[in-house]
Amino acid sequence: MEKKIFIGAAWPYVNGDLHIGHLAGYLIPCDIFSRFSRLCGYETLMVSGTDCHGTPITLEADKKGVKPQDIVNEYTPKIHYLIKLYDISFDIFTATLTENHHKITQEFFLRLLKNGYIIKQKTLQYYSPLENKFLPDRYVEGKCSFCGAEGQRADQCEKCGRVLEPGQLINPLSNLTKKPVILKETDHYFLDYSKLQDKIERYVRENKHWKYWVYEETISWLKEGLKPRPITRDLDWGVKIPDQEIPETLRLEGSENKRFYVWFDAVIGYFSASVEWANKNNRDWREFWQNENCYHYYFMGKDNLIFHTIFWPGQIIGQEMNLNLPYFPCVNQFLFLEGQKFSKSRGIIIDSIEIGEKYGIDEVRFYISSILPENKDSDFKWKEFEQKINGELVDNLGNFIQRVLIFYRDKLDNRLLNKEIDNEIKNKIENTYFKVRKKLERCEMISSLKMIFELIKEGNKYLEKNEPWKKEKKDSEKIIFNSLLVIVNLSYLLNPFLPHFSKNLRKMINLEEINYQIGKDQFKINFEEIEKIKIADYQPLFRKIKL
RNA sequence: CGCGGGGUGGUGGAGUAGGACCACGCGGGUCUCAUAAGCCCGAGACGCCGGUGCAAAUCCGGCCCCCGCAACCA
Repeated sequence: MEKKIFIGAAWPYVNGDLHIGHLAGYLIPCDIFSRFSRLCGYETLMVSGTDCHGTPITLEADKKGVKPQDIVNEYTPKIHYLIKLYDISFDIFTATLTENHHKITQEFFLRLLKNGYIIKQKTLQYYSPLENKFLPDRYVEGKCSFCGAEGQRADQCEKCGRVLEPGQLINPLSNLTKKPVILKETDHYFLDYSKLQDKIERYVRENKHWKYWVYEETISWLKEGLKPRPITRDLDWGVKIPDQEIPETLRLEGSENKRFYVWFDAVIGYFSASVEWANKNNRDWREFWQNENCYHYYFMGKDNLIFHTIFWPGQIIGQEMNLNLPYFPCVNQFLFLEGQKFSKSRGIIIDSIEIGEKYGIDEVRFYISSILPENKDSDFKWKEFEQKINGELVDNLGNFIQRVLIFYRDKLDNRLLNKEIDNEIKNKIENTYFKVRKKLERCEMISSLKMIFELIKEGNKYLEKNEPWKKEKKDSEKIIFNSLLVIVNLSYLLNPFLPHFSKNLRKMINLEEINYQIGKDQFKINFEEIEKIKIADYQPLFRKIKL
């Protein structure tokens, strides 16, 4: 049976513009991986969408005095534009607002309920008598009962760092109305992870190929022991609880004012988006979700780690439907800007759309790819951005291509009679494919890119060593033939990283755009296309940038 | 002492006991097919303190710093 790849990229909240941290954290890595997978000939399904629920959205709405829906409407088009701009190869990019998603989330819940993984539990929550509703922790502030700091949020004191439980705030106020709030009992569903602990643990221990720190972090959570985790909260924005389908004795008190917790519904989006894709394309979601030859890759930032290595696998296992579990969670650390955390309020931010439009998509993709926070936090530096683009993209790659193509066109009249393969070059290209494939299978993007640039360097050395400009025509043809071999293969090797470059280069040398044909492995040395190379109008592929 | 991950030239990485390596950047030289590009040479580093070893970036102990779990946030 044919190997398939499923790719789930984290779902961005629609409560603000996306900055380059989002690009580095999951959008660019997942796109590199998806293009690589497609080049290898695997049928690939890549899904994501906007996460429209949760307190980040309602907070933003309350701050602006509008409805959550207005916030969603404001930011959704911008995110869609960004994805199109950077050519992120999603097969579907949907939203958690869809009817399909709400229905499937409810079905997930009902199956967990039926299978005995859901329990009801009462907890104490802050309640505003004035507004007649429960308030999430982030809406309540007061004095910390440990250190006495004023104006602290109900979940944690910033001053002393202590995590606060309900009731540990003195004189709690609603930060919407600034009126007092009280503690009141409230009824919620919990997903009882203690019942899933053994199965999750067995699953995790079978996956020692994860990044070391991802595996260790997950194991440390398991060692502490999993506890029931609330899946509903008192909020009027989100997926409703399907009361009609719940036996009366199991219903929640006041459930019409409760919604599923955003962590619970957001990850189900990976599945619901797949179903939506299947329906729209007349396909069967089981090909990707109930298929032992389908490997599931997920891309996210480290704050999402545990949701993808424990909570989401638990939700899947609890379905008891034999659904595919995550095979490789590609977790990235964080990207900083000149040593500081991104912060909208302090103006430490680079808007993904602005930088792409100003300096070029592949330019940004290239720099970000070379500094991805794969195993530890990394830093975006403007100076380095300029240096890397000018030094590597332009001087190394762009110039190599230009010196070969111009020579081929002007000195050899777009024709080669001597097509003798130089084994040294052939081996270097084959070796690069081999090593890059190994690396990309493990989502090691930085070192893959580095290896490809080593090949380009070899190309420049090859020209320097053989000096075609000093040779007789027959000899210089051989040198240029082998240099063109490098160039054609760069259009494949670099395709996952720099799709526009790959497309533009191929167009310029009279080759058709790469077609990701299912079942055909194109991630290997290609000799045939050199015959077809003709250069009419030469245009430099990269230009130096100046900040 | 809450738990987990991390700290190697200016920058980013490789290296789990025996010559500290690679890329970019920097300094110098050189070719001229090419986008003042290319190629060659050079300088420059193991967070701090202590321990074990013939020998420590690597093993052990203590400390400091950064990040996540857990703020506007991937």
